Amino acid sequence: MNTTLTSETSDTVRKTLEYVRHHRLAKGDRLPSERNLSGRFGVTRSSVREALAVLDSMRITERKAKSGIFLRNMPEDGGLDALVLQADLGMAFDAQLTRDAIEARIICEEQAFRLACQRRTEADLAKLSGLLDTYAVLAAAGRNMADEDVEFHLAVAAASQNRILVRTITPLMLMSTRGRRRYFASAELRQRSLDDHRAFFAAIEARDEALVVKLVHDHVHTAAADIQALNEAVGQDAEPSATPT
Amino acid sequence: MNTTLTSETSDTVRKTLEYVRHHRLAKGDRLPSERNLSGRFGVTRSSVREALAVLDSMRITERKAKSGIFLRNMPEDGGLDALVLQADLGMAFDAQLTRDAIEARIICEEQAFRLACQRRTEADLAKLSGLLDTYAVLAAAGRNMADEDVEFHLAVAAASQNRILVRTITPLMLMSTRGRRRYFASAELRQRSLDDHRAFFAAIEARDEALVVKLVHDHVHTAAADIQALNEAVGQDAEPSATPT
DNA sequence: GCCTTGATCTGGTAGGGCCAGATTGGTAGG
DNA sequence: CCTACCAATCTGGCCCTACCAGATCAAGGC
Repeated sequence: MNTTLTSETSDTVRKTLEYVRHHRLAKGDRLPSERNLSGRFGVTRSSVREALAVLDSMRITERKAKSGIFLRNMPEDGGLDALVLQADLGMAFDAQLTRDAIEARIICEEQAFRLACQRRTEADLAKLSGLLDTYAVLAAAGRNMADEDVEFHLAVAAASQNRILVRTITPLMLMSTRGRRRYFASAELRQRSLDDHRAFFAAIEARDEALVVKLVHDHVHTAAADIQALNEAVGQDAEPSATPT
Repeated sequence: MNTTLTSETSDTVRKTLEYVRHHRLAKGDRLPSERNLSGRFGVTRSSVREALAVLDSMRITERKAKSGIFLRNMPEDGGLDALVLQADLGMAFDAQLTRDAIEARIICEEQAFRLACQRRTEADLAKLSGLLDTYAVLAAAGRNMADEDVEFHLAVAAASQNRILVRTITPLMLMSTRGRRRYFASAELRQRSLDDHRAFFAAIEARDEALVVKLVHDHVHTAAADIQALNEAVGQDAEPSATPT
């Protein structure tokens, strides 16, 4: 969903992060040498170096010349893209970081949705309406609507006509993709989500800013709580202490 | 200030983006082949590939296997990191994107500063106070406080105790680094900025949420206007139509 | 003018090699 | 026993060549 690198490079990025997770490496820990990783993953050193260049640019790793590859303190140093990547790989965040993400998302989406009320065009409404239709179909069919959920929220953000806001909200949404996937396994939650989105659409169409702000607040909070409950029920698919750094 | 890649790779990233800017490439345009860039920049194809891996991960370029390297539609596809990188290189954004950035920054900082009022610790206040001191010294000495400005804002964001919010605001601040540099060349603006920051500190210390929200709003708006005026006066150091995509 | 076809170009990947600084383990000296 | 020093080794930074197979494109045949 995310990076569109060559399969090899992105594979190596994944493998490297999986290595980090599996070996429970923490901030400042040293990774195996490039040559070692190369042999370990069955790829050339060139490929490893490309992957490391990406991880470096995301401030996940730091390569000290002639010394080694070290892990950074990701939640602090890394950008949100790094957190999205980690979330994709099933690395768990500590509880506080999860709460922070929810809070940040509410802040950004409240305002984006509010601006969408003011600025939405007919084309925006049509787009949202279309998404809502497929959303309903998928919900009825018992299909997973995680991607469509993200798409809907980003479409609303786009209706705010603020491209920066869209790019700000995107990682905040993608950080919770994994949890969202589990979420939609429940028929009850699928229905609730559909209802919520219909309410969003109605409020935006009616330009009811106060309502939409309240809806965002409630929706994100309850959805987050539901996901949290699911995580605890399933027992978290990621190692608890795998949270990097 | 940003990426901490090996000098070679980050150089090649810069050179590549400079090539894009210089040749006024737009979305969908094709870049020279890896071998060509390699010769052009005087580095190995390996180095070019590392740089391209980074650019790919930022969704600035897209490498189509056995076909070529193409430019993406950055403001849409790329993350905020990509925009920061472009801003660093002096690529101009279109006016709307600039307005969007200001709006997004106000949204995030208003809430971050508000939360800072609620949650700031004594340590946070001490940190801010210290920054304010050096800020005053620099202002008096006529030095450029662009970096310290960013640091102050991020320290306030950190006082919100929300690490995600910090990471969200960071690129929004860094996007305007270049303009900020010019801004602090004026003694009058240095003084105004110092006054603003002192007001921020006082409001946060007093936990005056309403005031701090107002201050953020005014500060960002007027500062942005001043920077805008400077840009127009200087005639923009970036080619007007260099805005990529 | 259209289609086929073959030379050419392109990115993807492998693998080897050299450099110079960082590391480290062992050794000599106190 | 501890310290100081030194050389073998390891590591990241770069460079270079080679091969593959699909994409591209121009020349040639219809």
